[in-house]
Amino acid sequence: MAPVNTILDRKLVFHSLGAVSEGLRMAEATCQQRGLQFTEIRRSVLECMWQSGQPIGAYELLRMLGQKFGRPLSPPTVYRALEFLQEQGFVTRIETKNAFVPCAFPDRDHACVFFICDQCGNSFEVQNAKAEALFEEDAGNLGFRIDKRVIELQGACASCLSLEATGN
Amino acid sequence: MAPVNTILDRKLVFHSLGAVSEGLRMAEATCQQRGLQFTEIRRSVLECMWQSGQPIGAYELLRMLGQKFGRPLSPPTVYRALEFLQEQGFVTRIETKNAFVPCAFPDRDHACVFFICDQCGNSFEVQNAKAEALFEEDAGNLGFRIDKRVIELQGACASCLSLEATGN
DNA sequence: GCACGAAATGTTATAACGTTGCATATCGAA
DNA sequence: TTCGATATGCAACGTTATAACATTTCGTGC
Repeated sequence: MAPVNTILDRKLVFHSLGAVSEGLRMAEATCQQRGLQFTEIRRSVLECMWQSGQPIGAYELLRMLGQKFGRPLSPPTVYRALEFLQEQGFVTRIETKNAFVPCAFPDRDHACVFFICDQCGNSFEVQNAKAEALFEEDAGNLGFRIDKRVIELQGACASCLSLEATGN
Repeated sequence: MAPVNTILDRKLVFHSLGAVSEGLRMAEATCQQRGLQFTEIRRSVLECMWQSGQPIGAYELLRMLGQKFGRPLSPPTVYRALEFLQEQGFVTRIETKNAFVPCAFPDRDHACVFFICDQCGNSFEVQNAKAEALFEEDAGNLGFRIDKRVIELQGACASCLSLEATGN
């Protein structure tokens, strides 16, 4: 492991199961504060995402919710909930997977870097202020105004690499 | 405009019309060198993409090629050509648009940053070695091996911003 | 409580994007 | 020219996402 100071200016979060209830509480509190409805569907969608621990597709959410509610839901229902959760910063879309993850940094402006393991499917979310600054510099040179950043780095995570090394 | 030295370590390319024939020549030469077939379909797909000047979807390519060939082509035909062109580094997929652009840096390992204007649709491709180094550092700390980078920055380009400023 | 507008959800259909599987044709080298 | 490898044709299907409109629920002022 690298020395601690190299990651001092970054926070790092693994989408672990332990974060489920905390993530939900946070979202609920934020909605209340903003005067928005944290409805059962929205809550359930977010809950499924935290429980999944991996990027999860809209149609898989649809199936899970169908089970949970005991009746079939339709795509617009799920997509509307996802749209709301994204607007509020509770959820981020993983473009390279057509899938969604609960956001570990809802406070910040979604300038996160995602490391996505192609083998196990896990995603790791990192904030990297220096990279943001570099992109802003490029943007300045181009006269470009950045509204949204999508940074997805695909490859193999530490645990999959070590499994590979020990002979699969 | 910012001082030149801030972009010294980067190349910058606008997907301009003038680059069409050069892009095609380069692809053809590279295929010959690699012993690969630069067939009419592959060539036509790449040509459409260079001519478009913007990220272009597979089904729009399909329509354009249908016109050009005077008969309808099927989705697999286009997707197979796109797959080939991506493998050879002539084309990059823009994940946030489900679209494709001809690659301005086919020699490098696709570690490009795309600035994509939401208003006019144009895309700008930039190489930023420093950002790459930062991500590699993060990856090192995570024990992660990066195989593929997707970096797409959405917003408003200089010309659209200036149009906006002068009263739409 | 109730009336009313705003917000959320239900429902149906369809658009947009991408893949599978197998048949046929073309290329390139022995 | 024969044969394997590569490329294309083609039909059907799978997946992801949205449009359009009806209905229900929520929150507020009376």
